Amino acid sequence: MTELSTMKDGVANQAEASDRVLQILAEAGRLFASKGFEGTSMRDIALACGISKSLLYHHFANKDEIYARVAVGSTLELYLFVRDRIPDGAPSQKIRAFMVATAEYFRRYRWAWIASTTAFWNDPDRHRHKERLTRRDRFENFLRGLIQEAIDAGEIRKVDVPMTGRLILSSLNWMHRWYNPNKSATPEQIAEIFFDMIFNGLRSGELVELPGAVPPKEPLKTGRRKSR
Amino acid sequence: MTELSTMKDGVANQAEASDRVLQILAEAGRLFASKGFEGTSMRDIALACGISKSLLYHHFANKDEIYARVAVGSTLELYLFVRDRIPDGAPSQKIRAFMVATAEYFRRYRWAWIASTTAFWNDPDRHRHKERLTRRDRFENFLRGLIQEAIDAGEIRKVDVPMTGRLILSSLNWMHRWYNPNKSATPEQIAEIFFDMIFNGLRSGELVELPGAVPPKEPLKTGRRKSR
DNA sequence: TTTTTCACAGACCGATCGGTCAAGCCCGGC
DNA sequence: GCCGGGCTTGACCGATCGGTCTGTGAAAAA
Repeated sequence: MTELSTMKDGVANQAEASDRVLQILAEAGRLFASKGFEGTSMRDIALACGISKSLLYHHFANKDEIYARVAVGSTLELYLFVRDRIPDGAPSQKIRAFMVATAEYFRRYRWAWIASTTAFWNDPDRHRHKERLTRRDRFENFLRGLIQEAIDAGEIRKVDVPMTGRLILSSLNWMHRWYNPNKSATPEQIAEIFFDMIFNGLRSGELVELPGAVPPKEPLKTGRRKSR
Repeated sequence: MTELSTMKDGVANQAEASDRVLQILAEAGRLFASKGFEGTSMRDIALACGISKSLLYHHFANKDEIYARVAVGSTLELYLFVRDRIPDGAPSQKIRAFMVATAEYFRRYRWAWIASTTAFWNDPDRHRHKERLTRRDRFENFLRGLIQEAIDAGEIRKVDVPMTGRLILSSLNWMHRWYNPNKSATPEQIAEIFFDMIFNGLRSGELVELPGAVPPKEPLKTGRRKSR
């Protein structure tokens, strides 16, 4: 069984985590995502769980620890989740798989995702959450490795690797600001559209077919018009 | 004189705004950007300004109004700021100018930018800030118009316009999460790199030169390697 | 000179914050 | 029976929150 098999509700995966702890983490993640860290009180979390506030302190030392479990746990899983979904094959297709997998994670564990990408970034005391940051680094370095691989294979031009990674991650990280689950397109489909744009570029002209390049399937319609 | 000439510290521009009001807006914007809305208290703002807390309530009705002035003011200015910097010429070059101008705004009025793109997006009561949202819509619709123009001119392929706008704005909106003013590249240079990537795409192959397309200047170095 | 205006300060308010504590409840082992 | 320990509670704490109230001093208006 993988590290993911014990995952529950997209939040925690520690083997010893009880149902109550998982419930608290799930509700807290949802609240942090919708109201922010400072905007979510311990009373809010307790009310959402239908338990007393004191019980939160029985399971967690303080508010920071709840947030850390939501954010660190989710970021660790993000790396493993994505890594396990990268197929063998053409490097550019691995980048595409990376984007689709990240989008899938976003769709499935949306609250934990938003909580981990929203809060604390501007907190001057953010080094409390060092572990989460290094895990996020691992995730980003993994993408950079894929980009370098695609360059070495000659599938993409010799672009700046860190900047390319930032462009790709920006398109995914910003999605929670505008994504509407009620609309037709899934996050995975959106990720494929972004990959197509970033990989092929916007400018008109002949598209050069590469070994494992351009997604051959017709992407989908999200708005009024779509083509290639 | 333009609407921008009365702008001060990237925040407010009302003609009747006193120095003290501008000072409060500037300090509040900085604090909202660094600690978030909920994380910033009225006492914090007063302390940063070196005034009493009561004085804040002499100039503003409440905390929401201070935030609204920071965010709405800055978002209005963003649209005007960018619009005035779009040159006549090839549509794709207008998109490039749009990105560079947005990046310049980000560099110059960073606190107001972060405050306006950070807080309140997840607030269920966000409709308090309706005015800001419609102004942000105007800004985004402006970009979509430029994209449609480039499609009609045949400079870019028939991509999905809203999705293309989201990709472009994602790359710029996410910048405040990783941008380091101490590093060499300016936001404007970063915007040019992103435009180059998005416009030309990553994949290798011959680049087709268009009337006013690819920025001919060598972009710059931000990391270890860079080429095209 | 008297009056009005207004930027400003300090004391204060009820509400809520994160966090503590002592005590119950419940259930399996003796 | 009863005993021990983990799950759970409500009362309570000091601190801080957003916001109000009363006054003050100095400049402008009369």
